[in-house]
Amino acid sequence: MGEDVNDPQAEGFDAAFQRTQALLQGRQPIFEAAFRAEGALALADVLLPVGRGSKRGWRMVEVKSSTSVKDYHRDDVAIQAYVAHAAGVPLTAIALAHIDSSWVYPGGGDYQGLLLENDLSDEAFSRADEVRGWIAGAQQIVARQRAPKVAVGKQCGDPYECGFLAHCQRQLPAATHPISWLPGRRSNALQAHIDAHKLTELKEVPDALLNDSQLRVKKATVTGKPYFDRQGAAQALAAHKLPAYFMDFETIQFAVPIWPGTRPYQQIPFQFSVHRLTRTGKLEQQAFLDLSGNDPSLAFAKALLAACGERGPIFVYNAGFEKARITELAGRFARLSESLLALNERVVDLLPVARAHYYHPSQQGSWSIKAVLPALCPDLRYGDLDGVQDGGMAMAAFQEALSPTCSPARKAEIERQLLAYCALDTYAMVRMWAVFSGKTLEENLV
DNA sequence: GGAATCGTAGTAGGTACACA
DNA sequence: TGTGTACCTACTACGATTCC
Repeated sequence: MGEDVNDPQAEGFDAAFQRTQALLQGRQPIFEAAFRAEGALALADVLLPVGRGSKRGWRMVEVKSSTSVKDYHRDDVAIQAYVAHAAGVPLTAIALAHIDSSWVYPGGGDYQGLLLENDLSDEAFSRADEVRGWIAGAQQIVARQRAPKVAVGKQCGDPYECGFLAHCQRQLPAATHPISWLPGRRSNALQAHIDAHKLTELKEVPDALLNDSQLRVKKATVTGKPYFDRQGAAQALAAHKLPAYFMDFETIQFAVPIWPGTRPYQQIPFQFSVHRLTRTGKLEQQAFLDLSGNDPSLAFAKALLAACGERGPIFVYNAGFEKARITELAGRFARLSESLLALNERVVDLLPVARAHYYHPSQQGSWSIKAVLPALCPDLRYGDLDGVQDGGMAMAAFQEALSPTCSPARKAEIERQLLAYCALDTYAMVRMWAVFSGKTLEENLV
């Protein structure tokens, strides 16, 4: 067993430094060790004792929840190594451990193989001068008591959002229709023009530099008039006859898998909603939600097959997501594989139809269903939902419901919120289908 | 005829955006 | 935090054209 310095932010940095110094006299692994030197501080995830006698030292391991080594991890490790060295810690090696997303949890609490270690000792130790420069630069800024003159840009949010971003953005004039609403990638020529002329407003961008969808966004935004190619949308959907199904999944993912046979960050479906629209215009809904805490995958797959029937298009929004989940379920459950893959053959994506044939200025450059729905069906609002209002909140609510500390009353509340959210997603697709198809849901649709 | 240039097509890699 | 798809760019290969 190792020694834990405790959460340094909770116990106070001074106490953490002192406890780290005391633990460094021993030979037990140390977690959350804290160092300071030359006006900088560092917190090491794990310190492991290595060597004997005069060769005694410590090996540092930084543990990251990502699935690969990122450049900013390398910078992080270089800083940790520098501060630890400067603080007098005899560091012999430093490694970065990250999650292996191809590893499958065998169960029984056996997590051997979850983490992959990369030795970055040579690289980290060779960057001492660079790190010294970073620290000196930061200290100069603090000493001057004046913010550096750096334009707001990509570096402000990548890899993490800067704590001063809101402050810096307040200094900029607010655009009425910002260029950031342009969808997709900007060509080099477009970006060069924007930079050269310091453009902020969409209306200032020359049409000739925009692709089709960017041009559509600009025109709708500047004129305030929605774009709707009714004929094109109806044509795109005409081939898909009723009865039709409208399907949406909610999934959960764990960096550290809890169910045997699953991988880190694997999207595991725990809930679906399916609306069925018959030829006579009758609308029915079926739902599945498993809050038992057991792996919901098999029950989910069986219930989905029962809900989707044998024939008829299955409309989804952004089909890649649901189809990938179905393919994964087919891979896990051989007996259901053929039936599940047959569902994928019936899937029809509404996202490309929306992208190609509809745009409302309120979408602000996005065709996410959360952006399209308020424009297309103003009476349907995700904001009116109680609690869960998007996929991320659904995931968090599901995790809360699985927690042993979640009360039965709270679990029931979460269940109600999840069912309402997922049902709205599929009902939204029904309404979207009706608008694009030029149908009214009250009519006999035969 | 050979070299240089241009346009097109295919491919690989990176990025943005959709979903959770 | 992940994955999948679409789009853009850069690169390469190839054929057609132009020039010497």
